[in-house]
Amino acid sequence: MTGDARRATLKDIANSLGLSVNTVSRALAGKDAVSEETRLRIQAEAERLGYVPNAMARSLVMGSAMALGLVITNPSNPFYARLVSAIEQQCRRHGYSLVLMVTEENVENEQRAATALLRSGVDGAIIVPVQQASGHWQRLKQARIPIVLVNRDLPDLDCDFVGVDYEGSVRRATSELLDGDYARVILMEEDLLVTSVDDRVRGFRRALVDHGIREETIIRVPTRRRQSSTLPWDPEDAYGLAQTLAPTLEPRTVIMAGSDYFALGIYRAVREAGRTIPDEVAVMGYGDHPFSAYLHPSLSSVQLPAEEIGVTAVDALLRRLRDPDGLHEPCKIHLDPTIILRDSTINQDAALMRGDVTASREKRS
Amino acid sequence: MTGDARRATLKDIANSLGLSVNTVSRALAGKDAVSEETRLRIQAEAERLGYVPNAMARSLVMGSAMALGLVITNPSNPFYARLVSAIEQQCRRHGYSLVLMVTEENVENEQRAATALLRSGVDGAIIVPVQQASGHWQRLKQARIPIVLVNRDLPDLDCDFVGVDYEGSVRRATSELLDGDYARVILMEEDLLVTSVDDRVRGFRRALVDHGIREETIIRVPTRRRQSSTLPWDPEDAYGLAQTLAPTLEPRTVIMAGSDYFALGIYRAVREAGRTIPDEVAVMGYGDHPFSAYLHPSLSSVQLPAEEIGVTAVDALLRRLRDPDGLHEPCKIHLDPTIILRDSTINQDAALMRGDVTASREKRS
DNA sequence: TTGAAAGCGCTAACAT
DNA sequence: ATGTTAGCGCTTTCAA
Repeated sequence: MTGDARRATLKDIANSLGLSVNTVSRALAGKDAVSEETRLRIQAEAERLGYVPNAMARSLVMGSAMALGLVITNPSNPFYARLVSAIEQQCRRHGYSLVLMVTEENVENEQRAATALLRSGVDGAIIVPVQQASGHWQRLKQARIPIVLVNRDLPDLDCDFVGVDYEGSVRRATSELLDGDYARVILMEEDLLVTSVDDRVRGFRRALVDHGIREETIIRVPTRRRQSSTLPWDPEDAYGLAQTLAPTLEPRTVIMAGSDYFALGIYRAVREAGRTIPDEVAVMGYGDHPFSAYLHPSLSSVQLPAEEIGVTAVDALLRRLRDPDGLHEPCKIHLDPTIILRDSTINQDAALMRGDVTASREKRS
Repeated sequence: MTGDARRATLKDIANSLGLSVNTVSRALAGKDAVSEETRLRIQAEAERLGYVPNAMARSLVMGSAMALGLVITNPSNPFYARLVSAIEQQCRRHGYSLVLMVTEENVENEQRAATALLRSGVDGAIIVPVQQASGHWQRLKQARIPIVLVNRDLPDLDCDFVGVDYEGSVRRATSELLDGDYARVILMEEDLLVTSVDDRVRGFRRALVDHGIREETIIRVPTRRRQSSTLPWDPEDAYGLAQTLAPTLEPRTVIMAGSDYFALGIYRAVREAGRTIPDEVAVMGYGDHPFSAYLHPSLSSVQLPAEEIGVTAVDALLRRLRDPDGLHEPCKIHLDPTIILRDSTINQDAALMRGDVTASREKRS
């Protein structure tokens, strides 16, 4: 209550009541072997002194910090932002606190994060890895700190993984684009060497094969590592690249974008090239960011279950913590994204000619 | 190196080398009073055993966890996402780790966060408070844990604050809208009881007074506390409210939006009402989200220096930690946002009539 | 230059 | 039902 300098400890309560530290500890921990009367006195005194247990001391003796680490490349990416939120929420539900580390797509930062994680004594870690290098993560494994990878897998490091079916989702999304009339097919993707991007590119190619198409155009958008991570997801680069496509943005072009942000840049370039979406150019996004439904025309996109991924990752980690010797194989979980069809992929003529609807279309209330 | 179960400790190194724990500790801490030869032997052995210091044990004795707490309402809000990123980065630069807590605009979560912060032993906290209630934060103050409030101030709790000049920025932004021709002026704002929103509303009103306008329309957009925090910033509610305005969305309406997301909803409603932006309805956003420059028409908005706010907040906190007895007044820092004028506020006729340009217009490269 | 001892705040055996 | 002792891993006096 009073503005004391030092925090009250068990010893303070014990001294003040003429009891032993041990009794106080057990009373406040809700264990039996404490008379009801004593417990009440202790609780009252704890209250009076504004006692708050010291988690560090507790962790030290218990061997568990009741904390998880989250290593993420960039919280400004809306998908990761939702992931962070979901993960924090699920940690909270289970009484764990969350230590956040941001790598900014930088391997050195990631190495430092691994060391920091090790020192900090977190019970486990959820990681969106930067790239294939996994040496630093091995150290965590050796220290028996369970890891769950999210969104990007590391084949070298064999541990649990939670993500979505990148390949399948892009394959299906591309197929939606190819369902109409088209003359030219383009994929615009990140230039990162990570499994999620690889899988998406593979899905795109499989869709082309499915449709008997031989020509592919794949444009790589450089991920902006140069800048602070606080602003890297910007449509600008995609816009620039889309502009260079202007001459080829002839009618009946379809573009599969690896991110809704890319689609944003594409929208502008298409508009400035005097083409219209979706009649002349059809566009499919990826990620279904909150703004996408409100663009004009509204953007079709692949909706990722960010919350479910986060919750699943935490649960997988907690399972490992409960059963550390479960020598099971690492489990790889691929959730299923939903393709949201909106106006950017409707090809009126084609739809009329086909006279059908191939997937559920978002309702407007 | 080997897949040992237990982590190596100072004692392990000491035993293995026939030295005392103390000597090992000092050697690795880089203190003098250790012969160069011993130090090298110790370092080699530490390396060999894969020794990593235990931060919890260290914190316990040092009385500092070298960790800061960040309590935020919702990381999915792009502004807060950038803030989180900037704060984590600045913590990292100074060797602090970051414990993240999400309150989802919920006071009970916030109270729990305060307790968790207290137990966790963080050295200080950066907080975006949910509402005026500040009792739980008082406990942190009493425990001598410095607090820096960000974006929303708590007048009751007097401690450092970092934010922007909400009132002035909206006043200026509204003035930009009123610089052209107009018949009706609308403000669409969050319905939260927080200082930042209050200040913005005040700024709006002052702009009206500046221009001799007596009628004001202020529409409150409910913040979606009902849902998970992972998806609350959604243009939907703003869209719904903007739709109800449709009959009054006559030409020469200007709308000041409290968020770019609101503007997104407004865009759609205006479009569906058959009006055009900016000629018939001018719109100004707030926050300058990454998508805003790419909307059609591009959205004028108030750009908030999220990175600078984050860095400033961490620095303010570290200053308090360095000088705990600096009994100075709490410092209130209000950074200056930049108003970015784009196409949603150009009133061609008015501009021609005035024949001038009132603020720097974004360049297109 | 090195070691022994004490203690940070807590929990867990093992007494009593 | 309560107290005593020991120890988590580390740093910091104080001796040697």
